[in-house]
Amino acid sequence: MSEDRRLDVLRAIVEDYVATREPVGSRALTERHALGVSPATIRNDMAALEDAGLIVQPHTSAGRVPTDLGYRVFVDRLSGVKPLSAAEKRAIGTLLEQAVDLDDVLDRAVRLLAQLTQQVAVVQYPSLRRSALRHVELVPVGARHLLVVIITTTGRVEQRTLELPEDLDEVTVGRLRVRLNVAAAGLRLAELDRALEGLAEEFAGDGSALARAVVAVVGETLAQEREERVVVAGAAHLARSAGADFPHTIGPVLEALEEQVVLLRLLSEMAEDSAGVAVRIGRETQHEGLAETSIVTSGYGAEGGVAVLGSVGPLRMDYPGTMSAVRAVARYLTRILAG
Amino acid sequence: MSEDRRLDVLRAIVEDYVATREPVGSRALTERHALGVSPATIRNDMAALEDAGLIVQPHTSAGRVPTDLGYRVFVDRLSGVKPLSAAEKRAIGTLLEQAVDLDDVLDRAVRLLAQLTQQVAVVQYPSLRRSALRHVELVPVGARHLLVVIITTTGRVEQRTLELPEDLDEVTVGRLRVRLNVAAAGLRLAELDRALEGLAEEFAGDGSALARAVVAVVGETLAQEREERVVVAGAAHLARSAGADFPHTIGPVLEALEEQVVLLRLLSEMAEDSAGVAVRIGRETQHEGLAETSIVTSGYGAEGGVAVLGSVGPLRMDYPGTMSAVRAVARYLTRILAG
DNA sequence: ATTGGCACTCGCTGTCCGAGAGTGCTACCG
DNA sequence: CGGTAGCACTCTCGGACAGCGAGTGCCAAT
Repeated sequence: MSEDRRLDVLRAIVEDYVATREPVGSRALTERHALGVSPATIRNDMAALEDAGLIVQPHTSAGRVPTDLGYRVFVDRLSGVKPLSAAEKRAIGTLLEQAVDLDDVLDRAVRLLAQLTQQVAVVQYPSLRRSALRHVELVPVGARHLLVVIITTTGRVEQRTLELPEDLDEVTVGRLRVRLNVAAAGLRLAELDRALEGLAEEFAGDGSALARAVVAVVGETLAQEREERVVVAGAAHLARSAGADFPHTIGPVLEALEEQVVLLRLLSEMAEDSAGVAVRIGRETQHEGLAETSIVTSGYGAEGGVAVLGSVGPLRMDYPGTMSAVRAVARYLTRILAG
Repeated sequence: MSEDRRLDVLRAIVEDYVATREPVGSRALTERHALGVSPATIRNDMAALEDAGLIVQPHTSAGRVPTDLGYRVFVDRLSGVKPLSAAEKRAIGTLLEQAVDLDDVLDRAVRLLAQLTQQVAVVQYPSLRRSALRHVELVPVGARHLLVVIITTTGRVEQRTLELPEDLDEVTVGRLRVRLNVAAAGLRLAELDRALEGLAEEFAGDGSALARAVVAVVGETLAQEREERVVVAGAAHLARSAGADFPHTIGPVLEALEEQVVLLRLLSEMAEDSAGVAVRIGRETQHEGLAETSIVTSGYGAEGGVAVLGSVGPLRMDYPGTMSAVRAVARYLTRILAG
């Protein structure tokens, strides 16, 4: 029994099932794919594939359906890449270039990806941890409030309001602003802590308290996990495949997508899986609500890995198409952010 | 035939239908509500209500179900207010007070409202148009880029990057910063255009071009409709009532909720409907995708109307409960933002 | 190793029927 | 004249049942 043909059969099953959404039988396979053998032979191969845990029958005497493992093998060994058309590529480029700021770029990117894949798209904000500091601005607001604005090289702007015990001294604020920027400009946030360590001591009296407070708030900001936000688009696409692809309801899926913590964990795990495009299939997501979905991600951003973006869809998704769309959007996004 | 009792019957029908999700018949009504008359009498009243277009039967010989109009009458004339418990109120207050900045407040508020109503919550960002300017900060970034940060009294921070034809002159930037803030601080954005009109002429040569560019970018920023963002939470709650409350799929609803433009139009229309809590029922939303939903909104923010927040749910929703939750969150949010 | 044949399993669809809920109508009562 | 009781009628829903068709596994033959 030819090992090669058996994999061909698996590929054919996955492709047909993705296309038709119906369990595929031996006869249908021989008709739609030029395998050069009879249905009976296919049946033997199918039995072997089933023993290997790559396909199952939903019930006796129905066709076969790929298992999570089946999709895994398909993705790892069988799927080619489906290149985007030149027109699509051009559309991606021009759409993203029109963005006016970081929020806008990511918003456009996530909608675009949702549109391309006809699935739910997610885009993580470039991580504070890995990006470098460009500028810290201190803006007095009233006598006792200081707005701290932190600007990163990725164009991200974070803000925190400080409430102070004493009235502000404009001169000290000015000195602190200069001093901070000299000490910290261009540093990645991980290196920042050390650079700012002794800074507070340079200021006398009132200034010292102020400096300490500001340094603390910068530190807190970069330490806060919640700042790693994710934007989501295309949830409506889930509804289309609701009855068919999701046994019960899409509720758990929507819940998981709204729970930033879950998404962030998953995305950062996947960032480590692979340098290029990573795929998690079904239970590989390690999350109950996403057990019936697959997710395709890619890192993007300067120096190849500042953040992650991806597309979430049913187990039965067009993997090659999704993978190429994700990769394309990630590349364009990287280019835009670098420019 | 007593008009009063007829309305009592309508109220009973709405309440039972909301509770049970099943068409309600004359017998069930007499059993669950002390109406003091027999089922036969109820039937006569029901016939009258049906003639008036307030209720319908899904099919001959099923119970009655309220129409959009029926809900409308219920909301306008029959529903009391269901006050929140003291514990709930306290929870709202403390949750919102822990927020660190505007984004965080709104994020917490929208999740909270979704939680309280078990529906989809939407919160509009305070509108730039109606809020006042607190500060404009100019931050040179490299030799030819200027980051313009616009801070409003609502705590919102907008950013724009300007690309300049010539190298920056630090001194001019400093003067412009001071001049801008003197001219514009405390003004609502609508009044801003006039105040900044002649400002560019005060600067000579290079400075004039720079000033013009900055003024232009401030103007553009406030003119851009897209800045009126909406955050949404609780989409998963839709899935729960999917099969039951929405005839086909929840797809169109999700689409409408993702389409900022649609939501914004609706929210701003509703802001004008009423000073307090406004309700749109079914087709009153004037949007096909939301034809099977109702939305309850309230304005919030300083000076009673800076922005709008609300809750979207099935036609068959708990109107009194939703209305009080929306009102409560709006009030607390107003208080937090003022402080 | 492959194939054709064959008996078998099982889900799906359509039909039929009885039960139950609810109505509208009409005649009757205070 | 409003309220009530009784009654015949309608229509949905659920279960039972049968026939169909797709698909399988196995076996003997090539």
